[in-house]
Amino acid sequence: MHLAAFDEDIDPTEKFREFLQTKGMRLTPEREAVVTAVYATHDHFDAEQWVANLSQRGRKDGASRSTIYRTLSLLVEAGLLRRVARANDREVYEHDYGYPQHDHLICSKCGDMIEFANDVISETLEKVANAHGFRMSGHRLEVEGVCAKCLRPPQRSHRRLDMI
Amino acid sequence: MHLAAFDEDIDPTEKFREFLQTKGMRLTPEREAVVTAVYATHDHFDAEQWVANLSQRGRKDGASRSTIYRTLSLLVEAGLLRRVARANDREVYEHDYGYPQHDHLICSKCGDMIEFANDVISETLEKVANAHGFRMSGHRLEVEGVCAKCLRPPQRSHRRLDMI
DNA sequence: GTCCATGCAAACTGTTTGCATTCTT
DNA sequence: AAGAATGCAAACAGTTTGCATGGAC
Repeated sequence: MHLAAFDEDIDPTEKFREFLQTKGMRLTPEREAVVTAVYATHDHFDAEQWVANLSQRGRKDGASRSTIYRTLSLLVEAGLLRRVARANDREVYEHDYGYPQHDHLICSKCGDMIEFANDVISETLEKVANAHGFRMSGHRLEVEGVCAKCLRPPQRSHRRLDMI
Repeated sequence: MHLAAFDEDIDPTEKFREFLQTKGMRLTPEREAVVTAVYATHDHFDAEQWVANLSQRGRKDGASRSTIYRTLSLLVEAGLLRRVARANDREVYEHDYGYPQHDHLICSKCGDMIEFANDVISETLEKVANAHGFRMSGHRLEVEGVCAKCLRPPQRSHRRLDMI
């Protein structure tokens, strides 16, 4: 258990390096730029957001569009990121390392994503999966509706749909 | 309550016609071809499936790609169809009229979608939404994993990923 | 020298849209 | 004649890929 606990504590970049090693790949400066950027804040994001940001930084500090996409997929494989939902036709990512499993209420007005964790749901899913002889590896639950902020109508909402 | 009960019983085409009327639109032969095709069996499907099928039928019996896409969106608006998931980058639809709310186990090997209904989940979601002052209008729950059939390995699976 | 990784531009895919034409009323 | 609907082809957006170049060991 000590090892497991420790394993949970090493930082994402290190975890990524380990993952890459097992596949005979290297943690290049570009890849590192992506992990660092993405893990700088615990926010939902999509690929293009980081393309806009990272692709104009100088070399060794940023990465090109293709590298970003390729790296995000690797990070998902590595268990560091999770594809949670889709907003505006874009895949939305979030941290999947050191954070408890949770789902999202997605406001169809402002696009805000509200996280919530609920054990009943995961337990129920386990049961349902078992009952069907299905080996569950994960799930994606998007609850659509309108958030509290947007329900108070007069004041216009400050967030726009395309801001995720 | 009588009206409601009756309303549940009229056939999808009629329901669609009513919906269109409220928007000043007509139930054209093309639109009818789409509803009929789509409601012929209670199966999951994607747009391209029907494009392949309907776009080569003679006029008045089929419809073009654009009309199909446009009609599917109308059917969703009308509450006749639901976008349930995404498989192979395609939006997957299913009937949303006369069928109880349910969710899906999606096999990542063969692509099979197993429906299941579970009250606990919907009740829990209600509670969670309320707790956040969120007005829920629906949800999308995709459970990923491997189905029972694909877990028995030796016999190769008969369904392919790209068959939905 | 070999293998991995990058960036660019082109390709791909599902879906949407502009537009000229046709149908309905 | 006005409005709505169609089909075609082009546009679109996000993502993926082929390929020539560059870097690490």
